[in-house]
Amino acid sequence: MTTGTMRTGAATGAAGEDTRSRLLATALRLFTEHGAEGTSLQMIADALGVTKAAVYYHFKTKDEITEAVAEPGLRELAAVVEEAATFRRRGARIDHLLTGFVDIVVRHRALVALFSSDPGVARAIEKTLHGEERFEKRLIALLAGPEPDTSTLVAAHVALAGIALAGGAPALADLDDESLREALLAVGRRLMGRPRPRA
Amino acid sequence: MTTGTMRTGAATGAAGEDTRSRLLATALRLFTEHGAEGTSLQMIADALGVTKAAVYYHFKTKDEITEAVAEPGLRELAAVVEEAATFRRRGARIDHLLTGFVDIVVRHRALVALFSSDPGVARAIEKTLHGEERFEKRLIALLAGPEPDTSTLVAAHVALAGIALAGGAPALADLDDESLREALLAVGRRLMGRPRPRA
DNA sequence: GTCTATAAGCAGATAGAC
DNA sequence: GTCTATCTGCTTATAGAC
Repeated sequence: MTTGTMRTGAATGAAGEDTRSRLLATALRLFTEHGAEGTSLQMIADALGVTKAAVYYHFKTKDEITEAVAEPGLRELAAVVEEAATFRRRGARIDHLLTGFVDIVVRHRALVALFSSDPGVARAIEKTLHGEERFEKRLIALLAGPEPDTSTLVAAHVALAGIALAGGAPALADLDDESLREALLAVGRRLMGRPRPRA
Repeated sequence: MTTGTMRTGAATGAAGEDTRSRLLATALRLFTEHGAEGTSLQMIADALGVTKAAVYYHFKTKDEITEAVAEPGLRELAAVVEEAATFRRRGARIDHLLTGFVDIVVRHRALVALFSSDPGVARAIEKTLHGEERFEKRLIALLAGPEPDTSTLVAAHVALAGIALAGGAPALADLDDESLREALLAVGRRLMGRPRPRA
């Protein structure tokens, strides 16, 4: 209430929220095209049709933009890892992990590939997750199990990196979500030695 | 001969060649740590213990450094693709492709992961390969075959990206070449539906 | 919420001494 | 082959008008 600067009545700045969302979507696209360090605030501002100063109204630093871009996928990933850790049987744990991971990859496409392979993004989100250990390590550990042999460990690495990058691959961008999800889950299960689900 | 500036007698500037090699090795390390765009000439110079101007004596531009870093792996990759394309039977083609690709990944470790995922490197080498089509496309095409179904296409993408990134993963850096090679080849074959070679 | 204007610093790159 | 010194342009970031 008070004497705010709202102009649309109910919501707290619909135009502002929209600009922020557009900004994050634009930043994600540019990050995947040029890398996080290869993307300047000027490029983001130009793509949005605003000035750099307008961008700074929404985010105090460039790192803050990088964190905000990564945050949704990161949170969902954390939730899947936590859930998977509660399963006692190794098979069920792998199944839950693969299903959840593939689902996140498919819904966010380029995002997971981005923070699997972009050092700039990795550095920015490390500050966000200062307390909590690296996700990748936990994912690998849950997927490969305790004291894994070499081939299982390597398979887990190939599965995670491969699924993340394939999900964001431009050549597969035309695939609809359901087809991509099924295919990625199938290769993940094959890699980790899980039986195929029946049709 | 003439009145050159050689000081070591036989070779054409041993110290210079050594600096050039050290420069490329240092650049590769920094590129994988910070990304190509995230690595400045100042960082490279500092790591070498020389000034930026000394770096410019060896390479005219930063792009030239990027290309020179990628070149050895790129050439070997091109050779493997050409060889694989000569096989008539699809199984033999896949076998040759996987064996050759894994071998390059293992011997260069971080390199293949770098130009699989770094947009800065990808852009720089596109200028080098202006005539020849994108490697990745040809690799995928040879691996998945003509008119592949969705699951085969996705499997090929996961295999290439996964093998490249797993090969450069810090967590697997301690594995000796032979163990890594065997494990990567095994997962690649499993993904592409090839039978296991007998022990 | 977006603008203009500007500061301070670092980027890639070059000239010329040694 | 490496150095010092320098240039230009772009980077992140801030101050203050509208």
